[in-house]
Amino acid sequence: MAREDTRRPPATLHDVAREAGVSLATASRTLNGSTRKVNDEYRARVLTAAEALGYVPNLQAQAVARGRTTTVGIIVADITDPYFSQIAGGIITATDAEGLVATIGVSGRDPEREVRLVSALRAQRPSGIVLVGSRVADAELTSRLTSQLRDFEAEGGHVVLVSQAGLPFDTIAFDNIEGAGALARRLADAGYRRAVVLAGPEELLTSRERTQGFIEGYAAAGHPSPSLEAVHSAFTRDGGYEAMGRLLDQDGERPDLVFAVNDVMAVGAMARLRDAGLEPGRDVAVAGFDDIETLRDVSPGLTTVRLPLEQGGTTAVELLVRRAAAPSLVRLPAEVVVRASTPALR
Amino acid sequence: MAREDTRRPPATLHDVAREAGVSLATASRTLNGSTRKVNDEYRARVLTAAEALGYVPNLQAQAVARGRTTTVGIIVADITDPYFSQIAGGIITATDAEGLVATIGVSGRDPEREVRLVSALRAQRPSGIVLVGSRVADAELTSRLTSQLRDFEAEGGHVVLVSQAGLPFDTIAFDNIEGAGALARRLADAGYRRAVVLAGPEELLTSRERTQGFIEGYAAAGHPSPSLEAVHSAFTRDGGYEAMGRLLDQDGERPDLVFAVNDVMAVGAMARLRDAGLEPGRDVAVAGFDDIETLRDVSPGLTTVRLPLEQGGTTAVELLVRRAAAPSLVRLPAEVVVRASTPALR
DNA sequence: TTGAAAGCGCTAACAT
DNA sequence: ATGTTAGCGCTTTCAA
Repeated sequence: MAREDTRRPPATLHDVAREAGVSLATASRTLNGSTRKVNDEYRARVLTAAEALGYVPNLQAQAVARGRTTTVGIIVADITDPYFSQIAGGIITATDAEGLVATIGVSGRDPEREVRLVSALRAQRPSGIVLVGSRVADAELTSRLTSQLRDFEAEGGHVVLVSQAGLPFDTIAFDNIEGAGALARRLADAGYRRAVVLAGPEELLTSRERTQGFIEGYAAAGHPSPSLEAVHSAFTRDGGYEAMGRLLDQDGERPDLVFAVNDVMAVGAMARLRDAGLEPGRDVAVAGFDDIETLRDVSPGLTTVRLPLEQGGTTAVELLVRRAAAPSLVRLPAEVVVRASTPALR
Repeated sequence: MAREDTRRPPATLHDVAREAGVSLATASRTLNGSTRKVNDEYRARVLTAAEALGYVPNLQAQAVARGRTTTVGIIVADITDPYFSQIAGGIITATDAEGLVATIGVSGRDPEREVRLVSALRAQRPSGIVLVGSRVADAELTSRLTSQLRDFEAEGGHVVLVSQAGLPFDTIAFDNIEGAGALARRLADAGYRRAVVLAGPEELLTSRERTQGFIEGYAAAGHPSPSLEAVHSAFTRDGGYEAMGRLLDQDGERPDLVFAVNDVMAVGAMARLRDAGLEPGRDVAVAGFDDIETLRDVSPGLTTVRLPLEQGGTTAVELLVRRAAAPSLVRLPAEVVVRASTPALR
């Protein structure tokens, strides 16, 4: 009810203690102390005083005094990309269910920047860092990143990766290879024989896994495709659009199926097809990966591989809180979802 | 290059000073102090020592000592919703361009929870809080929120709202009324006469503004629509789907145009139309609002009103940093984008 | 149980 | 220009 018209610094524990007529220590103990050992009389007075003064504990000061924080740092490539926002959503929900505060940094898909962000986040002395996003196949970068993260863990921090297995940290990995493989088998069985992969960036491990899984799946279905090409581009909508364009410009037989390594790219590819006067799903089948929620209503419905994105986020926080002794690896399953963009050919 | 195999606490300024053979103050000054006034000789030694020890300043300690933080708190309703993720993207980009750290909380569209989040964020003593999302028409809630925010400002914090004007804080407001009005005029001119508004939640001010603007626009175009109904539902994809369903179940003449107060709802409505065997854009025209990037490739292309979402985020941070004396209001313009989902009828 | 006091890592007067 | 030192808000021994 009170209106503060004057600029007054926040109430401190000290203020509360004075107002309640107890010592600093007692105030601290009733307001935070784990094992309750404060006289009910005093306890009540402190609580009342805190309420009256609108006391809000200073987390920073607590952190300094305790030597540890309740902060979790998140690093994503692009919060605007639904893949990341869904994972981030899971992380944020889980963190504040745990009473932790989430801090977020965006790397803009720049691995250099990602390394710098880790260092910047470390300044916050978070209890943990969750790094979301595909690793790249670059030994030097990986080593710099790993070294930053190891330093952080040596200081008592905890690192969880949501990406590929392989680095010596707790990791949540989606079943990219298996998912893409299962998708390929389904589509091969549906009669598609001239498939092309819109493979994303060459160095990105996620791209590679999905591409590889798809090609292997085709082979496993008894249709090894010597002609199965992989066209590289950015991992974005524009990347899909542009790669599809290059594909259409090529001579030779038109593919009957285009597998984009993520949904956003698939949508870009569909747009490009339409710009060329072709109807996705009829003239060329299209499939994606991720099953992004926002894209579930595109028409024709996009065949894709569903990933439990949000669950990946919450699981990451679980690992963070659990702090297992040895780096653990959690694999999250992928599930093929066939929709109208890849009608059966027979 | 060094591998930390042993758990060793992070290097402190003290460690660096000792290693460099200088005083704490000198180390502090070279590593942080604004006006440089340190001997190059010493400076170099400190820098070397810091590098060697892998020193990362402790922001929390700095904050306590300085009495202010470099943290900005963000509160959004749902990071998974592209509307919010785009604004959040703008905020995060801008904050770390300013060397600030962004902390994020998600309210899940629950105004109660939003108030609690403000209080929780305050514990971090951020230099500012950015609250993203529509206000609701509920005096009691608004008053509790306002009171929390006023307390925060009384303590020296800075609040920026990205939503409706009206509260006594710096505000970024999108031109909802004008945008919806312009859209209505365009569509009235295109020949649509039986429009219905999928209006979202009744209490949400954003819904109200867009609905009101649309209705006024129709009237301004010389087609006051006594029959212009507003169907309420959730502000989500499912809300749009469900509201569209109710509309189809009604007796009477089918509308020739459905205006959903946001793109996500519009997509839901389109899905519902298709489930009913109707083709959006041909049997019933559909328009949305926001021009969400991820949805720009839906087919038929969704007519909508473009909002500079990301710019809203960056502008919010500008206001935060500038800290104008009086609460300022920045209006961001909306722009009608006509696409294939609302073909001209004549 | 309670309180006094010594830190936590860092900054910012204040001397030198 | 450099160093000493008293805090910042809080926690946590250690006595009482």
